[in-house]
Parts: sequence; C-alpha cells; structure tokens
Amino acid sequence: MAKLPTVLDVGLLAGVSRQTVSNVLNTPEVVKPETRMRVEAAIAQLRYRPHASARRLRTRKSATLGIRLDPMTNGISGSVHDRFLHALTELADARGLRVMLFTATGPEDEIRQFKRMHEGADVDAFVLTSTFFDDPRTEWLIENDIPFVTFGRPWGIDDMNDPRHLWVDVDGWSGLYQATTELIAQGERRIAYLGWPSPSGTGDDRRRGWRDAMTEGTDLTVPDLDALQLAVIDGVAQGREAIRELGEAGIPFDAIVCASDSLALGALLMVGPDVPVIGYDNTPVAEAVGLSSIEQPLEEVAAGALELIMGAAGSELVDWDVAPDSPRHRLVTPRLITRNRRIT
Amino acid sequence: MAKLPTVLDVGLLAGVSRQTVSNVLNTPEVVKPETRMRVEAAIAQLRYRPHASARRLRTRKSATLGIRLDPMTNGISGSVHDRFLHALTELADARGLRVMLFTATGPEDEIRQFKRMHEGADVDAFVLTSTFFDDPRTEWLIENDIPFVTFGRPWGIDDMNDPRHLWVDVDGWSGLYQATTELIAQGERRIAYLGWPSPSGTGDDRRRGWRDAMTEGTDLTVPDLDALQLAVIDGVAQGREAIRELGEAGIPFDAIVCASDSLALGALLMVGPDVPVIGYDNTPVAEAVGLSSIEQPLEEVAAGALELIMGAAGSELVDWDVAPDSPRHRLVTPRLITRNRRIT
DNA sequence: ATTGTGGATTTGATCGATCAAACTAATATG
DNA sequence: CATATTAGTTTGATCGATCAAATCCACAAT
Repeated sequence: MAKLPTVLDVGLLAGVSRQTVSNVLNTPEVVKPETRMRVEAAIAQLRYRPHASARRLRTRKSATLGIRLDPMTNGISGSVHDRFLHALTELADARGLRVMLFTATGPEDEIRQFKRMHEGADVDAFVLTSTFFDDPRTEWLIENDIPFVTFGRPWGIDDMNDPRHLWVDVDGWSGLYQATTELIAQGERRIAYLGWPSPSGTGDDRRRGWRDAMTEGTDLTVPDLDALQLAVIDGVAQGREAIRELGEAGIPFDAIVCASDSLALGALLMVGPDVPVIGYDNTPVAEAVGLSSIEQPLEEVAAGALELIMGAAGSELVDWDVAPDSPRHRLVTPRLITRNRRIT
Repeated sequence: MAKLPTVLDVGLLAGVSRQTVSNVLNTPEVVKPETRMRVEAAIAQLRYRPHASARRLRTRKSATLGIRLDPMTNGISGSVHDRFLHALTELADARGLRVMLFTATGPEDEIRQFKRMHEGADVDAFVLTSTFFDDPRTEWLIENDIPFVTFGRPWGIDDMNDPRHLWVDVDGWSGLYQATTELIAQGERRIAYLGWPSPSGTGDDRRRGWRDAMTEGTDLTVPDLDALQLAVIDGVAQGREAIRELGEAGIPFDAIVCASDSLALGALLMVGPDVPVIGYDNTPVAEAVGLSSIEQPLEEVAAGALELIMGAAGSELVDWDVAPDSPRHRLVTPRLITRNRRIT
C-alpha cells in the first residue's frame, strides 16, 4: 500500500509550497489563477485527498454532526425518526458533512456523550430529536456553548425565542386543523379526537388544532368536545380500546382524527370501513392499509435544521457575531394525504 | 472556554512525562501500578479526554465504522435496515466504537465514498448491507485491502469461503422451512409461495426453504409446486394482485408463505381471515395487523458482524496474521413469530 | 534612485497524541 | 568486579494539515 500523497507531494509536483496547496483547497481566491490550475492538475494527477484527521486537529473542526439514534424505535412511528435521519444524512452529505451516530441510555448519559464527542473534536454540532418539557440536554448544551439544533420546539421554561436555541418543528396544530376541517367539509359533525394525555408538547399542540377547527366549523358545545376528546398512551391496542369504550359509553361520533398512525390503526380496526379515520405521520402502515394520514415533510425539516446551524450553504457553522440576523427557528407545515381504505 | 487539558497537562500534575500518560491510557501493563494510579487520579481531576483527531492522525485508526444509509427503502421493509443499524450502533458503542453514516447514489459513488472516508482516516472499516450478485463494492474493497464485513452472503462468483471476505447472514432457507413445516403440521397441504423473481440471492434461498419443506412434508408433485410458486416485484399491491390471479387461474391453495411482509400483507388483504399467511421480517406492520412472520435476529447479526471484524471484544481490527483461525462468517437462524390475525 | 504598496507565495510554528529509541536504575549473570 | 538484562520512564521525531508572520516581487509614487 503506497504512502498516500500529502500537501507537500502535491506542492513538489506543481512546483509550489505546501501552503499554496492548502490555499487552493481552502481559500482559492488568494491564489493566482494560473498557479491554482497547476496545483489542481497535480491534485488530480496524484489523486490527492486531504487527511481529515490532520485537518481537524489543526482547525478544531470536524465537519461532522452528531445525532442520537433513538433506542425506542419499536412501534410503527419509529419510522419518523428514521426518515428524518435519512433526509438529514443525504442533505448533510451534499454539503460535505458527515453524520455520526451514538446511543445513550438516558438524558444524563446523552450529556456525557455530548461531552466526549465534542471534546474529542469528533463532531462540531448536535442534532437533537424528541425534545420534551424542560429538557436538561438543551440546558447543558447552551451552558457549554456547544452548537446544536433541535427537531422539536422547546416546550418548557425556555423562551421559544431564545436566540441561543435553534429549532425546527412541524406545525402539528395545522395538521390536525387541516384534517378536521377536511372532514367537516365532507359533512361530518361529531369528529372525535384520539390523542395522548397531557402534558405533552406535541400532543397538546395537535389537540388544539382539532379543537380550534371544531369550534370554528361546527356548533358543538364545550361539553360535547370534552366528551369526544380521548387521551390514551400511544399504541394500536390502546387506540382500539379507547374507541370501543367511546362507543359503549353511548357517545355518538361520525369520524375520528388521531395523534398518531398507531392510534388510528387501532381505531380503524374497531370501527370498520364506514367511519372516516385520519392518522398522523403517514407511516408505511398507513400507506399499506390505505389510511389517510398527515405527512410530516421531513426533508424540509432536515434542510431547515442544516440551514439554521450551517447557513444557507456550506459546511461551516454559522458565526452569530458575523451574521446576527440569521433566522433562529423554522416551523414547517405538514400536509394531509388522503387515501381510500383498503381494509375490508 | 478554557483550553482543554492534554497529555502534557496531566503529566505535569501527576509528575510524569506525556508518554507515561499515554501508556496509562493505551498499554497500562507497562506502567508501575503506583504511577498508574497517580496518573489516573490526575486524569480524573482534570477531566482529561484524549483528542480523537490527534490520536487518529498518529495511529491512522479511527475506531469508527462506516455504513451506508440505504436510499429511502420506502415501504414496509425499510425497517429491517434501520433495526440493524440500531443494533449495530448500540453494540459498537459498547465497544467504544462510533458509527458514521454516508449515502451514495449507486455502487460507483459508494466506492468513491469508501475511498474518501478511508483515506481521510474517517473510518477503519465498513459494514455493507444489501449485497447482490457480483457486487463490485466487495471486489473493490478486497483489492484495496480495506477491512469490511457484509450483512448478506456473497452471492456471485466470489467463493463463499474466501477468507478475505467476512460476512454474516440470516438463514432464509431455514425461515421458510420453519414456516412451511409449521403450516403442514397444522394440516395445510397446498401451501403457495409468494416471492420474488430469480435471480435474487436471498429470494432464491427462501424459495428453496419452502420447496424443500413441501417436498419432504407433502405429496405434491413438481408441477403442483411450480404452479404454487409465484414471483413478483416486492410490494403490497403486487402481492395482492398475484394472489388474485392465482385464484382466478383456478389453482386451489390452503395457505401462503411469503418472502416479505409487504407481499404477505397484500396476500392477506386479498384472501381474508380464513387462509393462513406468513410473512417475513416481522415488521411493525405485521405486528399491527397480527400477521405471523419470520423474525430476523438483527441484534445477533450485528453482534456477529462486530465479532468477525473486531474479534470477540475490543475496538481493534482483527489482525489476521496474529489470529489466522478467527471465524470468517456466521449464519444465524431466524425464528417464526406466530400471531392471531386482527384484520376482520 | 528611493521608498511605498499590495498581491502572491513561502517559511516556521503548532494542533495533541503516539512511536521509536534512549536513558536510568536496580537486579542478575559469568 | 565488570557486564548483561530488564523494568520503568523520558526524550526526540512524526503524523498532515493550517495559522501567522515573513519574504519576495512587480509597479507606482516621490
């Protein structure tokens, strides 16, 4: 295995010094065009590639993002995180960035990992998913001045407009509002909401979307809405059970909107083909059984995350002193995918 | 942001040289126990962490595995790759290894990525998934002496016992054999096989499992089996259509075993609740609709991959000159998960 | 002819760790 | 007693790149 070429080898061949080679690579504008072309030819001829670790050691940058691989991907909705990961990796790749994975047993362990990877110059920044109320991870990252962006709004004490905390999120309110409004337009009146118990940032947000649409679009009273509003732990069995109980309680309903596809599938298995059901996440399951669902535009979320932290293009972190007016967060709108039920 | 401590700082505090600190970290057995303890105390006090890039520059090792993130294996079975990735990341983490992701537009592009990441000392070794006939990637990696392990047997010209090619795989033959045998034991006779067109390494392997079980366990003739053997592109709609055509052709069947959950779901939507169907991969969809399916033990696959390439423990690549008898491949056995249909 | 200016390029130092060789002191060998 | 031997530790060099400062050079202004 022949020794790999270095900047020096390239320089020797092109008749310039190592630094000029480095300049051609990093700041081409300072090199005279004809010199640059000669160096570029030498680079091509030797098939030179910069040594990533050497560069990182010197620059203290790694052009790498760290992201935790969620341990609890079981269940249908796991695919959301995975699809986000796909989109992120592809878009990062297009910018010359790498994505490094890690796992953690809990928030404290995750913080320990942050420290390790950041100190070792393994990663420049982190992408956090599944943020929750008063998340200790964001707190710690802010204190330690480590760049990061979250997929998910800060739900706790943290000011949503804190400029030190970048975030992208999907407007769950809008998703449920769209779904509910669509059903109302189709003539449904008593539309039930099958969601999760409070407090849950995303869950409460989605529920409000349904409630606002119902208040505006129907003449149902507050007690009516309260009766149609179900809150259970996420899961197919739980969704099914909740709808069964609703029916047994003698509360009539014409349609159901849900906080997840798991719940929606449960509902759907209970009510049969005649009651419209709309899920959330547009998972493969929804597609397979022909369930209408709300699609999160994860490519857009991933693109937003990268833009917030690295700017519109490139692989350098945004310098907030230089670009104080860069946007700090982004809310993307999901869209309703309408399908014809396939379960008979 | 205070300057991070280095080996020198630790040495100064412990009253030893930088090299001794390095030895404590890498070859503790050569350091006198009492010195070692003093150094360890200093490391703890300063919260010293070795700088990953500096170490990599010197050692030319990165303690990192590279794995390609499949381009949106949309559809239900995408979760297999993702589950494998989860298992791999967790097990790698336990050994102090990192997993780095990348994407590629095709085999040639993937080879270009191999080169970049390996030369830049970004990764020590690669894990390949979804190998296919005469895969050019394995060819290239072998030629360039870059360590790798594949999830999937070499299906082409490559000798399965080529010691330069490490692989782990799931015994698809056994999976289908188990499923078919189980159905025969339940009294089914005319069991159809819904699979993919040849040539397909995994597909052909699974089909053979079904055929062998049928030949041994029933008195069906070769023409019978040929009639019951369906080959279509993977997908819910395709599976459904294939079974519809089978019925229309007037070929009777009592049960169906499939090469994937997608096909199985399609079949299941066609035949209704009375015909037993068994899928493959045990995806969330299978769980949700109560479909029996063959589970691939992906944790075991991931563990196997790591053991082949890094030895039973540790984060150093196996040195084949030192350990010429290390195993070169591993075949793990899947198991049948039996469920009660939930689709009514 | 002298000095100044700015563009283009080169040189020396450095990032943090490990390797290879050298050194020290204590023990063993002939 | 002189010389190996060995365990434990230190010193010098190096990995490949980039930063900061120095140098070189052509050309203009005085």
